[in-house]
Amino acid sequence: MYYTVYNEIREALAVCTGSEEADLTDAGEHADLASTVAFRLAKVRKMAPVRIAAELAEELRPILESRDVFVEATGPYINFRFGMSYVQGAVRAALAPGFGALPVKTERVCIEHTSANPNGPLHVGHIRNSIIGDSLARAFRKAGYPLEVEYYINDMGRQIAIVSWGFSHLGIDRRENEKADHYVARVYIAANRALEADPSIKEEIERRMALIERGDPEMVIAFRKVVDLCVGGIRETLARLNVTHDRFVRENDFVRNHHMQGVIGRLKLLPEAQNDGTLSLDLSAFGFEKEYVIRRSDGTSVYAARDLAYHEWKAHNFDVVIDVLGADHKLIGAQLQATLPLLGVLPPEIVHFEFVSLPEGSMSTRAGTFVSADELIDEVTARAFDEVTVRRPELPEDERRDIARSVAVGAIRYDIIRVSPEKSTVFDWKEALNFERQSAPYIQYAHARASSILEKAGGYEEAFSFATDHEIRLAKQIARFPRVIELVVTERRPHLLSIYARELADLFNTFYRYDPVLKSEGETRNSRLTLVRAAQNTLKEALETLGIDALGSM
RNA sequence: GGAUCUGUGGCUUAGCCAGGAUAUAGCGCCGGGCUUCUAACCCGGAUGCCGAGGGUUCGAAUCCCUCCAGGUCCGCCA
Repeated sequence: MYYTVYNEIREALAVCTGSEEADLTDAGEHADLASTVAFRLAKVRKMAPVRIAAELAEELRPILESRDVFVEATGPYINFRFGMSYVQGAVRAALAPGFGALPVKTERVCIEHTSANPNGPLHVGHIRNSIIGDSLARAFRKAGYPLEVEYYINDMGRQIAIVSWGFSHLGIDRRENEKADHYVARVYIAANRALEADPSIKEEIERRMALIERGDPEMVIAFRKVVDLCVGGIRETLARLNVTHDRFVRENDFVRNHHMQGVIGRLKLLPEAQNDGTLSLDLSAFGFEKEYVIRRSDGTSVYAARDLAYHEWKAHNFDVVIDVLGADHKLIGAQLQATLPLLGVLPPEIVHFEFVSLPEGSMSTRAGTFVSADELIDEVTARAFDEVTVRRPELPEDERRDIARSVAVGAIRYDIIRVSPEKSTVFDWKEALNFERQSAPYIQYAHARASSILEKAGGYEEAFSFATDHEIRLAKQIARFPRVIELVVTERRPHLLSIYARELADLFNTFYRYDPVLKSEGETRNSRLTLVRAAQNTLKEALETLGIDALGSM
């Protein structure tokens, strides 16, 4: 809908100016679209922009009015306002189930996200990764791409050697009702303290790393036990957040099936290779000061080697490979992107996000200084339950619990996704527990209001007579939804969708306040109900693409 | 020291990559609105040298340069 009109205007401008540059821009309050082409033509035509705009508007008017687009020059700007057929078409399209879905694509896409080390529970920093990744994945699915979402389990690194050592030497028992990943973190923290107190343990850790790399059966079982325990807990947390993965890939597999050894063999042959005890790559030609280490002098591989193998495998299976990574991985990510093409392999695109810290400093699993995702979900859910109980005391407890759960997960996801990924943030309990405007509950509430109206309305006939400003502005915002999905996917910026959904809720709430639906009559009532249905459906689709439940009542 | 991201009213934040019309919204503050479709709501008001300085341009929050402040990274960890 939007594109059809956009292209009609672009073509009309091209005809009138003789240039493909339409200089189309958002017009804000002035109109639906504007062109600043008069500024550019001022030089060529040696005329004042205001006069050029006026003349062009005259030329464009007859062409575009037949397409139901109104043209007006305001100073040097040429403004375009979309007519009623656009508004009606938008509402009609938005009634369809799955509104916003784009045509099916054939490019296979792989998104890797979260991939936190299995040495403890997810904390509020990790879930920024999960929520950006999961929202992006949902948008890709909606945009019609065949997609696989992967979690890469670092199951053979030093930190796993440390935890597994802790499990076999420290005799720490699991507490009653202790979640597996929290138990693993407790052992990991204790093992690190032991390691600090007695540096001789370091040799034992290194022995374990050598053994796991050789595939020593006992060590494989020991590592696997710890990793599976922890990943089980992490998966529970992800499920609570509506985050899903299609596949969990184990780093160790690339060693055991010799894929990594093959990659190392080819890396050695590169002119960038430096094989002097350690195997590393000199990437100075690409602007990297530090060498990229692949294999230690004791012959064991470092993370980079396994990661290269994993990415070669992904490039083999997918056309587009996207990794969601924290800012701390910027350097290693850039080295990976520089190295893969040397092997003739498609490098991944990396979506980076900046750090989440606590007011008292950065989070560390090893130091035990973190707010776990589980703790956050529990607190926010408890707070949401209190809120629902105050607002809806008549509802049975089960129902209030369900609503609280959806509100809490929505609030957490929205609070994280609404901030641009390139901004570092400081976790704030007060903000996390706020359910007012610019929050998921605000958007969920708009959806619940729409649902409530439709439930009370009974039968009605679809109608498309819109007259008030509030109706038209709401319909025009609805019309933008498919375009927003496309922007999210092409720019890999899911936070654009969070802004869109909030603005949609704003416009619905204003419409709700000024234009009575159930109390209106005849054609107006039918049209408003149709608009409410379109808004409800669009809110639902937008919320679900953000991984937030669209509640019928709250 | 080098690399990189960020700096927008008291606080949080959109816009920046693809430069244009009075810079977006929320929290907080001041004032108003529930006998009316769910007030997790709506309406109005005050609050901005868009970090500083230069440059490019008819036009800069947006592009370029310098500087200042903060985050992150610079390991034979992951």
